[in-house]
Amino acid sequence: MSRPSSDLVDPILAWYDEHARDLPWRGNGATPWSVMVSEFMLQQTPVVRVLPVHATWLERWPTPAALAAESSGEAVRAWGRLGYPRRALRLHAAAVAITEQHGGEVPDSYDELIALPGVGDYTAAAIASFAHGRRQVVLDTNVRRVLARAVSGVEFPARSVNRAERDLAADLLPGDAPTAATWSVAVMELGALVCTAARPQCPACPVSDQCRWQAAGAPPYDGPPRPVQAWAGTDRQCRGRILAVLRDAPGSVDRARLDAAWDEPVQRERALASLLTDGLLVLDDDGRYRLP
DNA sequence: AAGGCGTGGAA
DNA sequence: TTTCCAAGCCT
Repeated sequence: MSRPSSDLVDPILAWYDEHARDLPWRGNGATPWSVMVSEFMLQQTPVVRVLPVHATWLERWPTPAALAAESSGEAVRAWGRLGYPRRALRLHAAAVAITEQHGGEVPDSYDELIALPGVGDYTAAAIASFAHGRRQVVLDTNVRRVLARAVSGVEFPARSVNRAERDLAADLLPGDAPTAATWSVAVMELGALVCTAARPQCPACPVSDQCRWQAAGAPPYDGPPRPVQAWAGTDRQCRGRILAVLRDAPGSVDRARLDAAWDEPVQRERALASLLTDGLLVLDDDGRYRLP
């Protein structure tokens, strides 16, 4: 049985060997916890913005137990402006679970990892593979885009992973675990640096000569429209403003301080309620607001 | 399963 | 200026 796409593996491994970025969550010095923290921070957030926060985070909390010993509000505060602050809450909750249920060690199996808060299919596979060297199919947006172009001949993959896509990725995954882990990070790196969403650098691509999208003349995406998120005037922006007030305040703040963060009262009230529901905000008995 | 959830840099 | 995007998760 031939595997026509297997010719992708060796050139991409060779490319990665020469072009991999030297990131603190890669290589010998990286602990499983460091990898796990990076994976949480990198969910929908660029590497350059993660780097400084990741460094200060690990200096302050070098182990899951160290983070678990603090309040979740300190995690939210240290999260800074990375965005999607519920990730900070979930990372803290995951650290508590690891401390209480896994002896303080980041689990190495996919099933144990995906049971942790904030850990979905991608993050579980990434931690198992990159932190523990387990053989896992790692399917992130970069891998999906590279395979969509090189193998399927389309500019972008579908919104969600389908069976054929997972089968393809599984088929390409090298048989031995260490090589599989390197392959996964290599394809991700290629997608991040060369096979980018906008303006891919095809002349620099190690597999451009066998890319089906290139061979087809790089046809533009013609699938269903990809949803674009509005920002100005949304509840997300309002929540961000409110939470920024709390992050920058040493302790609790009164209601007037929060009201000053957003003019429209109905939306402000809705955002405040949702922040309380999410556990990103706490209302004390004295009527003041603080981080959890 | 489609939509909500932050932020800031690049073009 | 506006638009698009960056290693997803959860409901």
